[in-house]
This record gives sequence, structure tokens and C-alpha cells, in this order.
Amino acid sequence: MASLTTPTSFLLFFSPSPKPFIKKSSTPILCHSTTSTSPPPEPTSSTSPSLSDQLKPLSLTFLQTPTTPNPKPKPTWVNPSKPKPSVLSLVRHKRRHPHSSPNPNPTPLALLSRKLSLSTTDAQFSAAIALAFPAGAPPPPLDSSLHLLSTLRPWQNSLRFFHWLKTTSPSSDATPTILYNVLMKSLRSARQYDLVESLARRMLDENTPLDNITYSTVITCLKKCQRYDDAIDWFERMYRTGVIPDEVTYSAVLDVYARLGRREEVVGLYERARAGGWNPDHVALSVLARMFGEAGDYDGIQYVIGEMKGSGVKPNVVVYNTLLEAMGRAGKPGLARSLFEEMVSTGLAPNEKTLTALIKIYGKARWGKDALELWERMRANSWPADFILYNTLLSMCADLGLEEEAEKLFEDMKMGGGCRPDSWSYTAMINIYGSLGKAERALELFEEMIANGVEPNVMGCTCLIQCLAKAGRVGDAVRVFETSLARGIKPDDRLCGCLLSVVALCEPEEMESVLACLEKANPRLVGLVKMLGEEGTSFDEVRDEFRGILNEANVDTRRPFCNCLIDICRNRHYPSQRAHELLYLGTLFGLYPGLHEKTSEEWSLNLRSLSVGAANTAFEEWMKSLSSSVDNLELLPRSFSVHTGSGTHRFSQGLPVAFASYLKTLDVPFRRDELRCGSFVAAKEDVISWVQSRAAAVAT
DNA sequence: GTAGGGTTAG
Repeated sequence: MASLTTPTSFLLFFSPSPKPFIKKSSTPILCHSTTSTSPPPEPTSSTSPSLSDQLKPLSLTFLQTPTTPNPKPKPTWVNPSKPKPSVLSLVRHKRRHPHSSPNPNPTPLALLSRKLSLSTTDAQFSAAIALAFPAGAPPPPLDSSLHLLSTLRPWQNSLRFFHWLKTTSPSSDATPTILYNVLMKSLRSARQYDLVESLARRMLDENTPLDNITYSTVITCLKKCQRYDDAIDWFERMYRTGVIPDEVTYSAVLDVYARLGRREEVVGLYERARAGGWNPDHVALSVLARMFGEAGDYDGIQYVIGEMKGSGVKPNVVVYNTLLEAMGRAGKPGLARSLFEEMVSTGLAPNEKTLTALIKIYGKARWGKDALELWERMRANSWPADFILYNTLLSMCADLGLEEEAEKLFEDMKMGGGCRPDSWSYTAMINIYGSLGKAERALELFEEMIANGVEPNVMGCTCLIQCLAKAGRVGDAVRVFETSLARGIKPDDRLCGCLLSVVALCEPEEMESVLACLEKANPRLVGLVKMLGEEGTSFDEVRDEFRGILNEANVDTRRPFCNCLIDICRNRHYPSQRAHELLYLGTLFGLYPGLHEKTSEEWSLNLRSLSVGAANTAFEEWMKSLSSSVDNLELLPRSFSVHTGSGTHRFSQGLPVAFASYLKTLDVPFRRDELRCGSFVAAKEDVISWVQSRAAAVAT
């Protein structure tokens, strides 16, 4: 890549299509397209064709819907020697029923299980088992073995029992599949996922048949540790070895593809199974709904609802919860509300998750009134609440600035039974007081939290530091940071961004103490801050180091980092070109999409996502480019506008006010737009005469 | 807890 020469003006608003210098390789993709918001293309299949690729031609055959009704449909599968290929078996595995009848009293077997569970070493276990099953005595019957395998604790004892069983039974006897399956389930609940997979490999090695239960257990284990590709390998192995998945295994795999974001393949597999005569159940529909919700795909959600109605499945509470969540993600709060009313009217009782999903949706939509009404209705109907629901309500109050309601809820939690405030609850309260500028109350809550033995989390610590610094209490903010670090909080990128903003806004004599905090969290950022302050640092050095830091940072914190660094450069009187260099790089890296727009009617500058310093810097660049346009006699629009937003958002740093006062110092023709809140406008004639008068001033 | 799949938080 050719090195970019240090430009005197960064041509921010001219460069036709800036090529980002971001490494092209893997995960940290910093170069978003600035024009398109469409998701990245689906990953293409690798070396061997995937299962769904192989199934595609068949799927097309099945999915053909004749445009004209065919009076005599020709059966597709006429040759009985060639059975209709099916991707899934419509028959579920029969559940095995133990021979013994249920007994309310602890059986000898249950007592034995307890005794064996006391073992903590191989030797102890061997001794205990030798007592229960003396040499020469018959081995335990299958039912007893199954009971022991699934009830022994901890999982090591299940494994020891399994090994003992294998050594005691004659080697000619194959180990029944069910023993493996039950052991696997036990290991899965102990989160020993790798062990489950190695047991499945052992079954393959010793030719113990794997059935649908084995496969679905292995697949869900791999799913739980995000080894999705391995899960798909096992699924494909089923077909290779002639085991046709049933609906349980099939929906587990649909979920695997869904979590990989391979939506087209999920739909392909789903429709393929539908074409084979399968009627989806609640689980499959939930998987689809979750997937479309995750993607914010409203059409997909409608498809699921259509499938539900079409196949006659009456949604249960889980399906409703998933659909509600999906509606929320797709940004349809009104539809979520009607779906909820539909659910209640069918007589289904909402549970904690239903209500949590709704409160989240109402909060995001800023429907405080609806959220509070729902809360009243919950109490009136005695609908269930848990601490997640309480915390969601508190967070909603924090987002909407509902101080009194939050305090009432928080008191409820302290008084009530099972829902004691935890670090999330305290964080929400600190967030409320912090965003209302009540630094003292926020600090009191932090101290109360620690006094009550609730460990602070990184979010609460960030909120508190932010609010203390805003109140000018930088020393307290530094102390909170030190305390939190000492209590084992691991600073994340958000906290670093928060510290960086304190570096920008604190008094000069406080800067070193804040940088010392940041040094412990992200020394590289401190290095960059120092580099920026030095006269001798070249543009290329800034670019490379800044890019390196951004590539390491969480995507959501990249723009805040850039904003804060620009503020630091301006507030600390760093070399004057620095702020412009950073804004240029930020734009190049795609951190400020849609910064300016041109229509024939109006050219506009959108400063809404910029900090005060970044906004001023961007405005200066923009005015430079407008001057050039005037000088070059370009076709100009009737008006020019700058948008700062109304400043009512909770995180707003008062940009409209700051920008208005900055405008006054500049003597530029922009004036507040009386019609559009947070906008500033100038007419073409005023801009032209301003440019000409400046040129005249320079000439004299 | 006596074989397998889906839903909850900045």
C-alpha cells in the first residue's frame, strides 16, 4: 500500500471512494461500506459441498408449485425400488420405560447411588463398588445401571461406573447404545462436552451403533461450545452411515445452521423436510423465529407465523416468547404488543421471559407508559416475576430516566423474597442517578452495593466514573477505578472509552492521574495519546498506530475512541493538524458513515454521532470544501445545513449548545433553523459572500 | 435427574 502523504487539507468531502488501509484478513473488519447497510454476503461453501448444497436439486423438485392446477398430479416417486428420499424420519424414537414401578421411598438403588456419589478418587469408587457388587455376583441389570449412570454425582463417578461396567461385562457383549446415551447426558449436564464427543468416537471405533439420541446429544454438546462446524460434521456423518435424523436431531441441526447465520440453508433444510411430509413442531418453529429475529428479518418472522398457522401448530408460550423477542429485534413494537394481546386472549399465561421481552421492547421504543402499565397489569394478575425481569424493568427506567419508578422497584426488590438486588440492579440505579447528574447518590449506591456484598461489575463502574467525571469529581472517579480494579474488575473497551473521555474533559493538572488509570487498562491508547501530542510524530505513524488500536477494539467503541482522541487533541492544544488527521482517518475507516450528503436542493453535514471536538473539526473541514466549491464555480444548492441532533438523548454531551456557541466564535453565515430542532442553515448567497469576503481579507 | 431439540439482561 502506497504511503499517504500528509495532506494539508484532508479532502474529507471530496475523496470519491476512499480505500481503507485496514488489513483485509480475518475478523476485525474495520472497513464497512459507507453506502450500503446490507449484511455481508453469506459465507460460501468450502471444499466439499455442504449437505444442503447436495440436497438443493431435490429441494427444487419438491418445491415446484405448478402455476396452473394439475388435474392429475403425477406421483414423483413411482418406482418402489427407489423409495422417496427423505431428509428426516417422521418416526420418533420410542422412549424406553423402566421395568420398576415408581417408588416414593428411597429405593436401595437410590441409596447406593448416594453412597457411590461420595467417592472422590478412583480407589474410593472401586472400594465402594466392590462392596455393592462383590466379585462373582451378577452384574447389575440394565435398568439399575441406567439409573446409576444418570444419578451419580459428580460426573467423574458416572464415568467410573461406566468403565467398571465395561470391564465387568464379557468382552463379547457389545455395550448397549443406551448406556452411552445416558452417560453422555450426564456428562453434558456437567458441561464435559469434549468428553461426550470422544465417547461418540469410541462408539464408532468399537462399532457400537449410534442412534438419533446419540447424535442429537453430541450435536447439542458441540453447539453449547460453539463448535458449529463440528456439529455439522456429525450430522453429515449420520447420513453417510445410514442413520436418518428424526425431528429432534433435525431441529437441533437447524439451530446449528441458524447460529452460524446460514439462514438460506436453514430454510432449504426446513422446506426440504416439509416437502417430505413433516409437520413442524414448537421447537422447530422457535428455532426459525429466533434466527429471523436475530437477523431483524421481519419477512422471515411473518414466514414463521404463516408456517405456524399453515401447519396447525398452536403456539405455546416458548414460541410466543421467541416471536415477541424477534418482533422486538425487527423493530416492530406495535406488532409485538398485538401478538402479546393475542397470546393472552388465547388463555396462555405469560411467564417471566414473555414479560422481560415485552419490557425490553417497550423500553427500546421509549414507550414508558406502556411499560409501566404492563407492570401494573403484572401485579394485578400476579404474573410471575424473577430478578431478570426486575433488572430489565430497572434498566428500562434508567434508559427513560424514570427515577421514582426505579426507586420503587428497587425498594420492592430489597423487601421482597427471591429477587434481591444484584450487580445488574445496582448498575441500573447508578446509571439512573448518573444520567440525571446526581453523582453523590450514584456514589452512595456504589458504596451500598459493596457494603451489601454485591460485587460491582464493569458496567456499573463505567457509569459511575462517567458521572463523577462529569460532575468534576475526577479524583473520586480515579479512586472508583482503583477500587474496582482491586476488586477484580477487568476493564473493557467501553471503560477505556470512558477514561479517554475523562482525559479529554478533565482539568490539565488531573490528566496524568487519569492517564495512569488508562495505562493499566489499555497502555497502547496512552501511547497514542502521547504520540499525538508530540510535534515530531508523522501522519503515517499516527495512521498505523490508530489503525492497530481500532483493529483490536470492539466495533461499538471505535467511533467513541476516535471522538475522544479528537477532543483530546483540541482541548489539550496538541499540534493543530492532529484533530483533522484523526477525523480524516476515522472517515477513511468508516467510523462516520453519512457524514455529509448532497442533493440538488441542499448540502448537509450530519454531526449527530460526533463529539463536540470532532463536530467542530468536521465543520471546519466542510467550510474549507465549501470555499473550494465556490472558488471552482460549482453548481451550488439553494441552502446548506448542519445537523447536531436535538441533544435530548441521554448520552448527548450537549452538542447543539456547544456547536451554537462555537459558530458564534467563527463569524460564519449559519443560523439556527427555527423549523428543525438541532439544525443550522445558511443560504447560498450568504455562503458565497462569506467566501468572497474571506478571500478579500486574505488578499489585503 | 430413569436416553435427545427451542425462549430471559447494558
